[in-house]
Amino acid sequence: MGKKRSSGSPDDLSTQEKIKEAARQVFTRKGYAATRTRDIAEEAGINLALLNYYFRSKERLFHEIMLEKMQQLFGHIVPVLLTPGTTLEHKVEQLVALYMEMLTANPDLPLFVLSEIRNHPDQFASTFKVGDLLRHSDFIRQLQARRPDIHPLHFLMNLMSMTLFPFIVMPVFKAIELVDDAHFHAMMQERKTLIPMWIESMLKTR
Amino acid sequence: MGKKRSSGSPDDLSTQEKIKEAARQVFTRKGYAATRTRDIAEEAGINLALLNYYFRSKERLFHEIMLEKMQQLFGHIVPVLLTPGTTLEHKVEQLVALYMEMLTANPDLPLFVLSEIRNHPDQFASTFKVGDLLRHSDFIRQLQARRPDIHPLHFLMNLMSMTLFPFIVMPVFKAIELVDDAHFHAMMQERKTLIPMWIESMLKTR
DNA sequence: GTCTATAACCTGATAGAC
DNA sequence: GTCTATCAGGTTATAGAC
Repeated sequence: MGKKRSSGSPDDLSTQEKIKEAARQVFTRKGYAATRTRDIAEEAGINLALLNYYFRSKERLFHEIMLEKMQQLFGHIVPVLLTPGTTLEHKVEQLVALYMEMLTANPDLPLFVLSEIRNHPDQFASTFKVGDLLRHSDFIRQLQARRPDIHPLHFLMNLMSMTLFPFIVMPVFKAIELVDDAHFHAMMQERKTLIPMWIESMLKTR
Repeated sequence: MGKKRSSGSPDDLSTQEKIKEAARQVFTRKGYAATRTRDIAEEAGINLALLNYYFRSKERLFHEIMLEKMQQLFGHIVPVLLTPGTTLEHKVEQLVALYMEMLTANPDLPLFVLSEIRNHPDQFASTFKVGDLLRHSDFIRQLQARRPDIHPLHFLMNLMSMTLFPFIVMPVFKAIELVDDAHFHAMMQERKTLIPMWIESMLKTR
């Protein structure tokens, strides 16, 4: 029985996993360019050289984390949109609830992923070629059936906007003292039921 | 008559202004941390030393650009929200039209400003303390009159979300080949009239 | 596997000639 | 004002001892 892989206890992770966890935190907090490998090593409680021993370079480590985070932010959306046999309303409710829960636990995930995708344009371009998959999804079909007069992407955009954007703009709202943390979380809880209601009302408006 | 300040002709800007313009482009495209002063100098067609001659450091130059960009992104919103004597609908239409026009010309403005505010938390925190100003604005009062049961910030959040977020997520949508440039611009044009309609329908939904 | 020490490189900023 | 050359400091990555 080696000293690694005792996957339950709090501080007893393998060194590799300690580094990854530190990288997750530092990268998402400061972004790739502003992160120094020393920060990650310090946060992980290990030496700098170990980082290069396990992962060959800063960029490779970042790449691993980035794929994880993209999966975390976008991975859950596709299965829901593709699921046949559920109503449009149900899909919307499920997506909003899913995102609100995940974003409350990871508030800076969207800003991190979206800005890093912009900063490394082609590096992550073809990672998920889900364009066609989405275009022929059950969700899009249902939207088109309800509103043939409006491009279905508008509604998907609205759903994502109203759900994700608050977490992106939150730093500003807090900076100008428009909300505090408690206030913000309360609002996000309210939005879990409000957003599906609003989407529904948009679909009805003629 | 010195050789500077002939403010009309295309390439005849003062050196200082050439550097600022280059900084605007490079900073907004790559962010503060990923930008090298050499990039800016090259983009401006001047020498690196000149950058430090006119602006004392990378950080000071960035600070100037950042204030400009924050003003550009948020400065227009407050006057509209405060204006008395116009209907709620009119304010919404005006805001959406204003943003759509400005963002079409500067698509990467929102992602830049929002991520840099996060990266420099306190540096730009107290720059615009418009929290109180907003809370007592005509706009908020009108929202409260229409829907005393829902916090007015929800509607402001929705307005900003549906307007700004598409420009933030656009790089992703293009990467997964869900839209191309032409398609995206067409959608944004449609949203100029759709968003006010949707906001109106949200206000009516009970 | 983990550490210390250091190499190799890059970046912001300045000195000094013109 | 503008340039070339260079410094000082910091950063990634590796060599080599344990």
